[in-house]
Amino acid sequence: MKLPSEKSAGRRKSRPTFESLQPHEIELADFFVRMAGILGVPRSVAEIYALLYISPGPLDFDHIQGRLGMSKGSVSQGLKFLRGHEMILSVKEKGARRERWQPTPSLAASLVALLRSQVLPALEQAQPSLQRVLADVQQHGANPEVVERLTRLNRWNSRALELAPLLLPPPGA
Amino acid sequence: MKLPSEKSAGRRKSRPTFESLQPHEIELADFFVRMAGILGVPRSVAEIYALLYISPGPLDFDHIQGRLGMSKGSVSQGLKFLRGHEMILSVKEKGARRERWQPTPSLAASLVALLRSQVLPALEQAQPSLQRVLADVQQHGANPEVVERLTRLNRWNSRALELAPLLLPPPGA
DNA sequence: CCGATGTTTCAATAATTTTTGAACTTAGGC
DNA sequence: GCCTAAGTTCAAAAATTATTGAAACATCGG
Repeated sequence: MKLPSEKSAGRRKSRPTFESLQPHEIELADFFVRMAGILGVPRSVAEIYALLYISPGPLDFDHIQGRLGMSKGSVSQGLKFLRGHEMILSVKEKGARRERWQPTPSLAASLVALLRSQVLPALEQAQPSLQRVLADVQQHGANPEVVERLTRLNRWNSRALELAPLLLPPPGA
Repeated sequence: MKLPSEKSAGRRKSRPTFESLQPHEIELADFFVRMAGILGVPRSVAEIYALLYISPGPLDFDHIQGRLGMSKGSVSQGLKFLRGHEMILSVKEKGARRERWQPTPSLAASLVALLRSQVLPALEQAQPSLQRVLADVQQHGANPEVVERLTRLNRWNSRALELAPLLLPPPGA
C-alpha cells in the first residue's frame, strides 16, 4: 500500500508520501492530547507519543513528521522532550543511519517521571521561600491564625518533599 | 496607617487607596502562582488565593482589587473560580452590603476538589473512546503488542475510574 | 577531509490563554 | 417603584506558549 505519486521521474529520492492518520489513530491521539493537557504538555508532544504507541513497530523521524504532518522543528523538540522524560526509546538498527523510536515499556513509569519533573523542583524551590514568609509573619507579630496556616503549609511542603522519593521514585529505584 | 492622598477635597467617596503588596506577601503569592501553574490555574486566581491566605481576616472585592492592582473582571472571575472549587468562603456580616472572602479551612480538601474536577471528566470521557480504539485495532488484526498495550491502557483507565472516589473523594464524604 | 543525510536550533509567526474595562444586570434601601 | 452601589459578562487587547522553517550543526561512509 504505497502511493507512488509525486511526479517522480527516474530520479531516486523524491521524499516519500505518508498516509494521514486513521480515525482510530486520531481518537487515541485525542485521548493522549487531553491527558497531556492536564499536565501542561503540548499537543504536538502528545500526538507523537500516541502515534508511537499505536504503531506496530518503531518509527523514524520522517515517518513521524509525515504521518502527523508537523514540522521538523516540532518533531525534533517533541522527541527531545519524550526522550528527556524517558517516555521513548531509540532502537538503532546496526547498518542503519537513522534512529527509530518506540514507547518505553511502562507508561506508568513514564508518567511518574513526568510528574516528578514538574512537582519536585517546585517543592524544593518553595521550601526556603515558605520558611522566610513564615519567619517574616511571626516577626511582625501577625494574626495567630495566619501564623498557624503558614506553619501548616510549611509542614505540608516538608512532608511532600520527604515522601516524594517514595511516591515518585527516581528512575534508578 | 492610611495614606490620605488623592486630591480629596471635601467630597466623600473618593475611592480608597490600598497598599501594594509587602515583600513577604509577594513571596507567598509567587509560591501559589507556581503551584497553580502545574495545575493550569491562571496567575490571577493564585494571587487572589494567596492574598486571602495571608490576610488576617476576610477581604472584600475592592480590597482584593486594590491590593493586587487587578481589574474588576479578573477579581470577579477569580472569585468565581475559587468559589466553584470550594476554595474560599464568604463571610457575610449582618448589616453589611458587601461580601467578604476568606480561604476554606482545609487547603488539602481544596486541592483535592481541584484535581478531581480536572481529572475525573477526562477519565470518564476517555472510557468509551479507548474501548472503541481497542475494538478497531483488534478488528484490523493488528500487531499483538499494540493490542496488548491498548488493553492495558483500558484496564488502567477503568481502575483509575474505580479508585477515583477513594483517592479524590467528592465534597460530601 | 568531503559530501550528503539526519537532526537541532532559534527567530519569526501563529495559536491559545489571560486580562482588561466598559456596558449590563442584580439587589438593597428608601 | 426608583436610584445607587456591587458584581458580572464578554468582546477586544495583551501576554504567553507552541509551531514553523530555514540555517546551522553533526556524523557517517567513502
